[in-house]
Amino acid sequence: VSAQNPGSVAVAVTDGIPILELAVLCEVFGIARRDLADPWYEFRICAADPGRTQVGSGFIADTTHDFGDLVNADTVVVSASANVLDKRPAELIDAVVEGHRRGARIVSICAGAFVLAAAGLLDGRRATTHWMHAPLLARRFPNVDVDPSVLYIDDGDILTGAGGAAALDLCLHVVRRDLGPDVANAVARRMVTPTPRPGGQAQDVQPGGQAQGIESPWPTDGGDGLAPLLDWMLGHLGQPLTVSAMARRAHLGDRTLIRQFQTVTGSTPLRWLIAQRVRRARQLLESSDLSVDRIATEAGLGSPANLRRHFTRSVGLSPSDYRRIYRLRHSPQRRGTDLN
DNA sequence: GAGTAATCCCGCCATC
DNA sequence: ACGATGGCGGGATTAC
Repeated sequence: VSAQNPGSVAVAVTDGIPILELAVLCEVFGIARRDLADPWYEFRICAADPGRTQVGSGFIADTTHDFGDLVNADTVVVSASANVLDKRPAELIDAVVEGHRRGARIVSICAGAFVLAAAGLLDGRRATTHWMHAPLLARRFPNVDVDPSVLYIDDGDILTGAGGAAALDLCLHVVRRDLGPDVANAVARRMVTPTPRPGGQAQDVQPGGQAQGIESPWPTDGGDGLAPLLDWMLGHLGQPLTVSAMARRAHLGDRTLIRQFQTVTGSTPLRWLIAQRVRRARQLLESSDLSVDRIATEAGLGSPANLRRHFTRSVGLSPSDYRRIYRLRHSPQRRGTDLN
């Protein structure tokens, strides 16, 4: 049980705020999981006018907290609202500015980035939003370095996330930062979601696969000179790969490769590599009968002990447990059985 | 789980 | 002046 105090998280509710992102916030921060970390977050939902606020999908939020409680928080979260693209509540912008001035960490989800941008907090920074809104954000706020190709961006005191399910990845990232990976993974497991995805993962790309989104608003041709290297790495996970070897293959210096990795994947070479190796190991555990020992070699993790270390840290289960549970769940006789 | 050697990777900075 | 590059130092992380 972690003893670090994660402080308070305040969410601004506005007319028409989408309930998925709101629900994710409530689930991750609003449920006091004191068996995992004590104290847990102090969570509050804040409205410009306390009382009833019409949120999305016909639901109504009823809260006693106003924006005064918002600016006092350690972490301030802003999501989308009904017409945030066109008109953004001035009092919300003011509250965000004030919160940031007081040292709060500011988090935006989906079109909430428009509020942060309007508050001037994103000037000169890298930020992301839902890919559908990214071109508009970039056009309206030219000083913001909009990157629509990632799930979220952690810029220290300001974090921006894409919409939808990526909100979960962002929230779990925040938990990881505040309370450590073990707590974040435990929360993910309780929510029965797969391992949290790193922020650098593309909004419309499966690692190792092809881009699927034909509606993707950003050019797939431009810029990403690292793609061939990443593909090659995915094809050679089993062999030892050092940063220098990768850099040579990409005709770059070590330092430059690390920087490129940062901008393209949001991760670093080794972290990305380990994540892919664990992914590969998981596939092999699911689809083959290879021994754990063999899978460790095959996935490039070397020794079984090393596989276990990385696998447990990112998946939350040991490799053998993972295989056992996966098999139970997918065995024909027991289809549909719940194994929580 | 601790101890080690190796490697990573990020700030700093001269250079292109 | 400006942005990208990449060598260096060394605390952080990884491998065994």
